[in-house]
Amino acid sequence: MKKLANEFYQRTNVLQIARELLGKIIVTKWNGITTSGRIVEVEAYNGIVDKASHAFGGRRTNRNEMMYAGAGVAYIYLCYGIHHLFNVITNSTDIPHAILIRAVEPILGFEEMLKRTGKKKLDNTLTRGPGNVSKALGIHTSQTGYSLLSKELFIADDKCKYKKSEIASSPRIGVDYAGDDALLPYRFYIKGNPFVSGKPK
DNA sequence: GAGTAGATCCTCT
DNA sequence: GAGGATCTACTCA
Repeated sequence: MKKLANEFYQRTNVLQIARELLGKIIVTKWNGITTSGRIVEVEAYNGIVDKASHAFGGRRTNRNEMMYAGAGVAYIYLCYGIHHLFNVITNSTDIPHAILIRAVEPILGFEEMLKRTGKKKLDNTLTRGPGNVSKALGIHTSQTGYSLLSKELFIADDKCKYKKSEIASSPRIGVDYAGDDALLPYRFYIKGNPFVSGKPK
């Protein structure tokens, strides 16, 4: 298993990076406790021209400052006052491309994830949906700006590759306010995977 | 099984 | 002061 290098994140095509993140493994090691999961669903946010992005029109605030920090950084943000959403920043400094991790398939640390989410048994709701992913992996807004090349938080490649025919795309979820951009097929997921949010098909 | 409303709090205007 | 890159539970059929 190999940690993804910064070159992976520095590329300019956020859609391609988003597709390639499918099947990769996200790992956290807080306080020596390891939890990890395979990424099965992502959404791309295409910088300042994307109405659904926090950085639309070049908006820059304290909250989204990390989106401009450059490739290979985590942007974590609180939504609806409850849910922590985990994003990967790509491209380069001052270009706020982001990829939202919407769902992972648990690999390591089931017990810890159950404890964090307050669930009693392992089922496919554990890491389904961005809010649950962050909860299960112990991701918190205080970790925004964290480097994805660090020891505690990184994304790894175990050579597992999904075939093109196993990857599907669709419009993004929960961005109806974004007008025409809400219809862009920037969401990518593994067909038939039980951890993918939305209706199974 | 499907559809709907409520939770809940930080951030920007 | 309003609204948001969501989830869950509860209703009704």
